Amino acid sequence: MPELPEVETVRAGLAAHVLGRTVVGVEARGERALRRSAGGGAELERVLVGARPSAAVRRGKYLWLLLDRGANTPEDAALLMHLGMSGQLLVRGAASCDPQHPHLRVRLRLADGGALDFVDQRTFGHLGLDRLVPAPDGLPGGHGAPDAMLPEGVVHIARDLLDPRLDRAALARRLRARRTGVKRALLDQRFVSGVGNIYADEALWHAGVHPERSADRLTPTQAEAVLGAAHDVMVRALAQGGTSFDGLYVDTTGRPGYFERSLAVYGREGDACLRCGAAIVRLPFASRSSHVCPRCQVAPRRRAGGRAPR
DNA sequence: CCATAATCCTGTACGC
DNA sequence: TGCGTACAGGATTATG
Repeated sequence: MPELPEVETVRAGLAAHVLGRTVVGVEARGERALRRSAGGGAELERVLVGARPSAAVRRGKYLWLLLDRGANTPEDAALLMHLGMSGQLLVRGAASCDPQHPHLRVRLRLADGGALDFVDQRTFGHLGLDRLVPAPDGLPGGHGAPDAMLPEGVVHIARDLLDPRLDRAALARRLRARRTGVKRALLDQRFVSGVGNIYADEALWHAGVHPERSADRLTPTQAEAVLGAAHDVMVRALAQGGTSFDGLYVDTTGRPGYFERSLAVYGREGDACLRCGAAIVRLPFASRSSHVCPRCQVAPRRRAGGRAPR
């Protein structure tokens, strides 16, 4: 499942292979992948044909292409993309443009006969035109951003842990002010973006913190350890091209990532903890799962007394 | 403010 | 072998 390291790998692939290449056609199979695209398929085609991507930008799990539409057309729109659970962006050469792929949703044909394909099995991903608006904090919007503009659909997404403009110490203080479980906070893209179920579980194991621990009961050291561990594990995953846990994630050339072999808890239910040898357990969490070492990550006792009376 | 559930999907894995 | 069911998950929305 694409989280920050996987999406960043894709962003780098787009930056390397798509920038400057003119779009000559848009082919959409159905409207579902375009459900968040302003104006639908017709408008997408109108704006994209003749345009050249000029930058590939990412914030959290969102990525977008800025569009160069010529000197007389302002850059007021971006092509915003989210991979969802199974989305892939594949750069095709002229010789490898297989139009029969069962999960091909959108193809952008490029001037030299190649294409950028959006392929998505489970259809939670989407792409489409989105208006660019000034970033509320006035700072460059994300990784690869040339200016302080953001797609409207990204304004509510927090900066991510690999963003040099993120103040991690301040974020740790805010984490300790939240009255929720620490894993819920990590997964809240309005609080910090880019972390999904895999890296949340990995980060909490590295930090030795149970996912249900109340964020406001973390010590300052623990709060910083959790965010530091999330940062570090995503950096290491990025160096391996990300995690291809279920085989659905590949980069723009179709290659999987190799971080799965470095996962400490995710998908390792029943296996020995790499630190203490105890069996990893899987716990229900928000209609999915958390993976923890029951010895390294001590479960919190239930908070006594409930909410304080007013 | 916070939590839960439902919603969108499809391939895979399982029990019977 | 086949058939039904559960599960995987991110973001959004509705509801409590």
